[in-house]
Amino acid sequence: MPPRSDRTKAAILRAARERFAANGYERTTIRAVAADANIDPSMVIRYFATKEGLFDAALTIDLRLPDLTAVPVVELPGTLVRLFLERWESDPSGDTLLVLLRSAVTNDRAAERVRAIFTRQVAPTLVAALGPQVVPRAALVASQLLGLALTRYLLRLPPVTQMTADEIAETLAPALAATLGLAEA
Amino acid sequence: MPPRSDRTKAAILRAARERFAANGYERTTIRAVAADANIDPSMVIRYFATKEGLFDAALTIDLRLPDLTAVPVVELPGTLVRLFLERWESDPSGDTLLVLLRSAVTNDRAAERVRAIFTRQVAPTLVAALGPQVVPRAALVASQLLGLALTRYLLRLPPVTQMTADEIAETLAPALAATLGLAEA
DNA sequence: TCGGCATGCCAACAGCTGTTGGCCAACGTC
DNA sequence: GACGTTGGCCAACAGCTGTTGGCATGCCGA
Repeated sequence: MPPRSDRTKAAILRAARERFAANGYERTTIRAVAADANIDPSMVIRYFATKEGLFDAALTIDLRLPDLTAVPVVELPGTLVRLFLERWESDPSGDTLLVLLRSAVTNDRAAERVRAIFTRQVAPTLVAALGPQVVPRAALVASQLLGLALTRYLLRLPPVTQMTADEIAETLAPALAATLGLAEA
Repeated sequence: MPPRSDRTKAAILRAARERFAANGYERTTIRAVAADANIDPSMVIRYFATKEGLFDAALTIDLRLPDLTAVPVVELPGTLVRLFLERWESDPSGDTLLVLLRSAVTNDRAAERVRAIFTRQVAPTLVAALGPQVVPRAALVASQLLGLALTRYLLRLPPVTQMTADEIAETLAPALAATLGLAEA
């Protein structure tokens, strides 16, 4: 049977993710997380040893990218954008992606996580679909998609926030196709 | 004649920009800035009233975008990328852009600055060159370029950092053309 | 030459931070 | 039913933070 403390740990993690997502690493205080989880600050330390430990535990991410080899190459760019926006807008694991991006800009530990996600999840998926020479172009695709997340969810740049996911996908798909070097049909 | 304090103020601003760029807003302490500038922490408060005041003063930005109406439309996307990378890699006013982007992710005041730079500097320049209907597409261009800065200078994603500015410009130019809806020649 | 103002430093404040150790109650096992 | 173990809280610590007020020193105008 699972230890009784699991519920508390989960509550702490949930609160931590929310706080980290809303305020970033530095402005998130253990006291605030503890208050959100209705427990004592010392419990956070007991379970996660340190603030950095809590942070590490809070941003375990698996993009669960599907196999893209079945997707026709022409439809690939559009699929990528839609997949990306979907992960961000209906995230099952809370605001984990938001946490990660927000923190990665000031915290090198988080930045390393982002790099790892690219090399271990994004790049392999694209390589499987398009071949190994695509890696540099895949990195630029990642940069374009991260830029989208940046302007839409973090900076909230009005024209970008006002567009629907579909409008964005339609406009951006040809751009990603160009970046990947896919000739038009 | 300029007051004697101008040198001190300038030293404070220089130190502040470096610190803000390296560590972001929260992790930058007035004491550290003062130490870098070889003066007392209280002087910073005297001249800039508050930490936020110092921050505001530290990120006054003018992109000085040239008039792009003279540039042939085919060359416009490449010109944009090159201009952007040049601003970042040989910035006359220090690491101001780095400060801004790094802080804008966690600090809403800084984010507002970024939005203002888009609406008051970037958007008008592109509207002048391509017409008013281009605004939403221009925002997506901005998002792609900011994504480039994000991955190259902040997250330091290896494939992106390893490419030369020219390689990036060549690969990304068709993508921007597609985003802007410019038909190929 | 003298007075006032600008420039600078020192010392201290109040508040918040992450973290620690000790204490109490509830639980499961023998 | 006693007992060790687990889950939890309380109080306090040491350190750092932004900010303030007072005091010295130099400069400049009269």
